[in-house]
Amino acid sequence: MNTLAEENYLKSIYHLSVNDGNASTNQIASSLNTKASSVTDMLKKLAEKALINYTPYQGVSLTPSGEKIAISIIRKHRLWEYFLVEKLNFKWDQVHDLAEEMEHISSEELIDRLDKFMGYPKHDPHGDPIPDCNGRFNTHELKPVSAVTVNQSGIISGVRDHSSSFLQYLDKKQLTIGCKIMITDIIEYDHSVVVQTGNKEVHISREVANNLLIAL
Amino acid sequence: MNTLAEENYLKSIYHLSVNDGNASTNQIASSLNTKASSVTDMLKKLAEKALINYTPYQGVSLTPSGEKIAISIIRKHRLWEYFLVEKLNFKWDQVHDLAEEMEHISSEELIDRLDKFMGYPKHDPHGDPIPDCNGRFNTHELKPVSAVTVNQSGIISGVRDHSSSFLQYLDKKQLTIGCKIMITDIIEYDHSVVVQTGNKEVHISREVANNLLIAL
DNA sequence: TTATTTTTTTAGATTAGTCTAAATTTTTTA
DNA sequence: TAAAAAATTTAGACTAATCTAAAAAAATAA
Repeated sequence: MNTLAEENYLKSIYHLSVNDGNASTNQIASSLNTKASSVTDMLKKLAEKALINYTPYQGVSLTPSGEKIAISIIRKHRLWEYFLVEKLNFKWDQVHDLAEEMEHISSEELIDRLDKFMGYPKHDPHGDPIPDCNGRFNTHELKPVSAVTVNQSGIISGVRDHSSSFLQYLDKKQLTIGCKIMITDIIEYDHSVVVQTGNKEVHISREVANNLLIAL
Repeated sequence: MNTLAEENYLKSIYHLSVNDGNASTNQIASSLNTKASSVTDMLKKLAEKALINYTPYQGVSLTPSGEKIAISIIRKHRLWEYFLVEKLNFKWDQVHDLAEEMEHISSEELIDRLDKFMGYPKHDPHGDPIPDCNGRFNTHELKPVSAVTVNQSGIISGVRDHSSSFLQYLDKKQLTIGCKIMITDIIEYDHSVVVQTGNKEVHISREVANNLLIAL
């Protein structure tokens, strides 16, 4: 199997290349809190193992086998997060770091049984889709609140920022996964957004609107 | 915190010194499948951190802080074993290696919540006592079947050998934790033992009798 | 109680992953 | 398109954990 460091690199490359299909050395370094030179060393090693496509100076992408490993780690991460929240009553802002550790427990049988035990959940506590045991995602089209027009409504279904402080802020404003909201106004001056949730109106900044995802 | 290797050494030293209060370099090496020279290196490091008492050539014992760490790892190991058997329906002979990995998940809060989730179990699937969150064991007096006299009866409550092959053998003979048994005969020639379990008589070797523990 | 065997430690090397500093390549900008 | 800036790689070093082989200490046996 792969080392912990290798798994973290693969996961980071996966997340970074979801958008443009490619991750740069510096992006990886900053996402893993390490130095570019360390990244270069590891990229050579992963390329050697045929887990990434690497041409010096050109950034990297995952090969099918690299992607398979990355997705399996993401599956573990999200299932453990679900477990921690649903079974052990952690709050959604407390589980990320714990799951970072738990995602490296290697057994696939364990994770498949955990999946079954919890009734095959489709989304983790932050709304991120949980891939099934074949690595397939149930992708739903989500939009940031900042990209929605006035008078549209939808269900809060995900976040882009997973930091505790953001999640705690959402808790305080009662903007949590599953809430139905309606965009009632967009302030042109600073792109902040006014949303209706239940009986209240909440005013959120552009940044928050950008990191809050809804299903229309 | 401590590295994975350090934790494994502390756990090994704990188990080895339960009997004679002391563990030798070679004992540790063989229990961790490593070489004596590697052990010496690590012992110096652990002594440096004041987790063990180490005098060259004289073997080692845990300091109170070393013991605290060892017990916390054992607590995690046994609680995860319980989880795997009771919640994920693994068999008792399948969980040891998985728990070896899971015992290194660092969060104490996680393990305390897991403990609560499962209703504070007192024994793991092999009958070993689970220390509470303060590191206290519920020690029960157990005897190997080989040390019991004819006509005595008791409840199977533990095993000394945790190997899959031994546990599978016990399953086949229906000699599992919680079974009431009675020793009906001891064969002088080879010290094998005949036990009554339910409606059946089972004949077990001296070695099996040695590794099977009962509460009288 | 000396010689032999066993156990343990030391010395020196290796691997994985990381680092800093310097060199190189690519990108940007003027 | 040449110079400057940014990104990336290389070179060389470090740490943790391990190894083999040799040396030293302790235990055992003659």
